[in-house]
Amino acid sequence: MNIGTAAQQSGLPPKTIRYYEDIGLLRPDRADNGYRDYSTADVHRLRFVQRSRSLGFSVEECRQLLSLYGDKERESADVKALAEAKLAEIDRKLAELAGLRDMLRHLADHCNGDDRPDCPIIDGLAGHGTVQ
Amino acid sequence: MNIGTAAQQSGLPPKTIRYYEDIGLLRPDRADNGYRDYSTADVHRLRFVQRSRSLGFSVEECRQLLSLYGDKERESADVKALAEAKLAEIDRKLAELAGLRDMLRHLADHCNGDDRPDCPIIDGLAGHGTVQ
DNA sequence: CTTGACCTTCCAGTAACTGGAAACCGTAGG
DNA sequence: CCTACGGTTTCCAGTTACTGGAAGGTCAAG
Repeated sequence: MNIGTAAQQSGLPPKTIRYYEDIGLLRPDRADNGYRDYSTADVHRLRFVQRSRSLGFSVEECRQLLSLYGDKERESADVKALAEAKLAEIDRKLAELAGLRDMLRHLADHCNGDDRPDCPIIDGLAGHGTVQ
Repeated sequence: MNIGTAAQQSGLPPKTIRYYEDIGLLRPDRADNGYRDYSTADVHRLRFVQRSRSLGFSVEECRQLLSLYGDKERESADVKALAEAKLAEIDRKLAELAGLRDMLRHLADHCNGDDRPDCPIIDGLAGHGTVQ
């Protein structure tokens, strides 16, 4: 399929898809006329990258994770370790996102002009302590 | 407190905190010696931005969301509408993140060299159809 | 009173796009 | 067959969001 179709199906603009090819994230076929020709597997990869990027993973992380996704050396120990590490990071992100949702929900529902910026409930939701 | 302390407590590097001031996301006090002086409320904002950024929200989205967080006009209808819209987006992100986790879990656990790149289970987890 | 860790500004570089120009491809209408 | 137009190509420049490094000021400890 052409880049426009791949763009629609992956949720990424054509420009971005070409950019991902430039940096070697993806190697689509070329048709005789020079047009890029994407397989459904390519679209799955693109969609995967779109998701991961929108959730705060870097392109380099995506590149590593793509090696899990359709690579023969998928069973190697370090690739599995990478997956486990990313799973832990995803769980952290899930918790942070849930916290953000609770905080926003609270602000939208209950903080209509009454509470201070340092309202204790918001303080709790905002999270404390040292990070990283 | 100085920028180093604010950095530790927010999880952001000092460079990034200065950058956020450059683009007007934050207006810390200045001590007599010219050093930036951060309040705990400033740190809460920074931590909020750190979280939101790491979860895929843009700086502009953070700027808007910060207006919820400690602003007098918090009760205005459009600000509340913004919060609701962001809540919907967060729920979408939560679902995507959960999907990503399931997919990675599956790859790490069951796809050790046996399954095709277009393994039907992965296909299902990767998500299909048009986005945006 | 010097040393080292911190802070300041400024300027340059990087990552990840994004927009626009100029030209080629491909189909549908006249 | 010609033309229009929508999609595609490459290339180059601009933007967003940092990030690194230089040159110098501040401050508490020894």
